[in-house]
Amino acid sequence: MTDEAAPPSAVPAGRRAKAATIYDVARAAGVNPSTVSRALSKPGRINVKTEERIQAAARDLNYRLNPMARALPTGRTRTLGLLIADITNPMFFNVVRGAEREATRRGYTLVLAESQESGEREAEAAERVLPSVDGLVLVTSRLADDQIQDLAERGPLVVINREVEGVNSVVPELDPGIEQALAHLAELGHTAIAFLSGPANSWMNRARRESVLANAPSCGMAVAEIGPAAPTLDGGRAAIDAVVASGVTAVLAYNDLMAIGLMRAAQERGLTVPGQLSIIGFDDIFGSDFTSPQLTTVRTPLGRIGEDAVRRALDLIDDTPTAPAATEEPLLTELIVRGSTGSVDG
Amino acid sequence: MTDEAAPPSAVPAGRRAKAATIYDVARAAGVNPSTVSRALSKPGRINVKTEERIQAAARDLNYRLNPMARALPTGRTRTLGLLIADITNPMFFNVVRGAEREATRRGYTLVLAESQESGEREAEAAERVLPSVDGLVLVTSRLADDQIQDLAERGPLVVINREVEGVNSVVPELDPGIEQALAHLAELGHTAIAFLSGPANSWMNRARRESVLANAPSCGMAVAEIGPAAPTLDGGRAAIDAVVASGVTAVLAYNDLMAIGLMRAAQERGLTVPGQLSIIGFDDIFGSDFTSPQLTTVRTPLGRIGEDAVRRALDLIDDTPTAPAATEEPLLTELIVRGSTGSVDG
DNA sequence: GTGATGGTGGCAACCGTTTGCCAATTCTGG
DNA sequence: CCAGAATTGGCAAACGGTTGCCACCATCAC
Repeated sequence: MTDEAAPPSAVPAGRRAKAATIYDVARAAGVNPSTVSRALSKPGRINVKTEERIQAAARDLNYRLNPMARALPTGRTRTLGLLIADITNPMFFNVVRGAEREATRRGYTLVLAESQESGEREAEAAERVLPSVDGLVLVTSRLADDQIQDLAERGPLVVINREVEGVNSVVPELDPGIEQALAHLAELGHTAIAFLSGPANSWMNRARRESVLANAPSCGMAVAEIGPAAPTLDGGRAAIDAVVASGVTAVLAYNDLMAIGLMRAAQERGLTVPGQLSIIGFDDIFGSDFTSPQLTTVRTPLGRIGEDAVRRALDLIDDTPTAPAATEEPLLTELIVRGSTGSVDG
Repeated sequence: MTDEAAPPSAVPAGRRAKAATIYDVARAAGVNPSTVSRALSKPGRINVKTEERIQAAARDLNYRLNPMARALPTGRTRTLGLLIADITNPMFFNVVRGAEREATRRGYTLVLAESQESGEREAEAAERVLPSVDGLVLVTSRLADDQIQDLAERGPLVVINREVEGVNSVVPELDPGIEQALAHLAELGHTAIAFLSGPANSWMNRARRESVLANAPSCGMAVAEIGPAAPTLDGGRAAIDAVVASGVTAVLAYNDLMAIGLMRAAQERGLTVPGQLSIIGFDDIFGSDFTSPQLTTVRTPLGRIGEDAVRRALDLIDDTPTAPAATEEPLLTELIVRGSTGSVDG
């Protein structure tokens, strides 16, 4: 009873009783199918009494509109494609969650495609889902700018964490969190820090690096640059030599994964964190508080980013003339101080 | 340039140039639309020369089949619904990834719906996606058995991590990993351990607990049961009092999250892990190796579970007469020994 | 030369909605 | 009481494919 191997006997596919159509409802209510269609999708267009009769008939027959049949004449599927580079990257979880939430709120369904970090597969996946979705959200696209622009011409499209000329994008404001992080380190007495770069061709990596470089001087800090390296645990881990060689007392890593990898490597080498090396990550991913010490990090409002991206895409689709900017709260990053930062050891 | 706030000016939705249809292709190739349809989907049915001519025309016009239009007469969407209770639960990542992979491999697309841990929302979501997918995979359903059975009557359905009478399910074999875990603890000298229960109504929790209870005696160990508690960090954290009171030297938690919460609480209370308390988790989720010490855990082959579930669903849909059981390798759990287990302190 | 055979490709119906157009009916106001 | 407007609901044509059925033609064996 506990855990016998899943029995090999598959249960046969249930005969899907074919669903009621508007014709059935029409017959039951004694009206024309077109009237049923209107009763169900254009409230007020027809007489209240007939509408009620139709509603009742539909309920009786347990009628459900066939989305495919509707999509044919209208060209609208009430479906949104979400293209993500790598489901395994924990930063996506929150994005997906926010996206899912906003989509269901507006009656849309999410179609998921993973490109496994490959631009080619991503283009392929985009082609595959494009004809059956009303819009597309690209989460951390590996596509070139012009490919993205082409895609944007073919339908509503929103990119997350990247800016492409002429394409809608949702990007958080990096400066607030980075300023806080730098101020925090300055306060702790650090004067020489390093930015540990992620992938060289990543728009977000460049943005983060530039913000750090731009804001450091005003805190009286010198910034060395280390990397680029893979945005993974191992990428961070491998950077330890360079970090030690650079002689800095604190590191701002491109993302949490690298920060955690670096922390591990430092500890394995006998360095104390934060005693001898302070480390700050980026994103505040799931698990960044599992480490000892817990990771100090610049949180990105991932959930709200996903939500906003979907909202934008849906506004485009519904031709809502761009939600008044006033209602959209800015997407701010914010420093979360935990245990991996401290004052420099005497 | 670095990170100005996302500009409020939305780029207008590109006018989606309407795509070429088989009629366009037919005209270009000088044949009947039905011939185009056959050329494209029934290889060999028509003359090689004409087929080539049609292929060429299709390529020229950049023709793509309209999935919705195809779905109407055939009733098949080449789409699979994935219902998950909570995207945020890290155990889903791997499941989703495996599912996505197998789905694309077979030319299917995944439609995602989250039920936010609510049975009601789950039923709703199922209703919503059901008419537009060819099958359904339930990841950690909050539905009652009979609701699931009803759903199974309406179309191909597979449940993950749960067994329901008469419904296809994919569940890993728990015994191997649990036996290894118990043997491992026995070898380290533990004789009194506890099982920290997750949600009382969870099928998987019951299965794990029963396997532990069933296998412990043969290792000469006494098992106390603690809980039930929420399957979260806090749920694990809150159990520390009960664990201490029970006087056991090792704990097997329902899942990794609880194990990590418990570890944290133990350490905060000055207990050494594994010195005074050994802890084993379940699943080997992302981040379970971020902790200090890294978590020893019984790994569940989450990715393969997702893959298998999709395979099963697709076999059901394609009426493949249940893949010969021989080809399916069993889904075994396996103990991953890391740092959170050790011999009992003198 | 003829009838059977098999390979090709056209015809038209159908899948379940939506929607423009129009006819019939009811409601207005003068 | 009547013309004109507003409601209401039916008709039929899409939307873009699939597929059963049939006709045509070239072979082929006899």
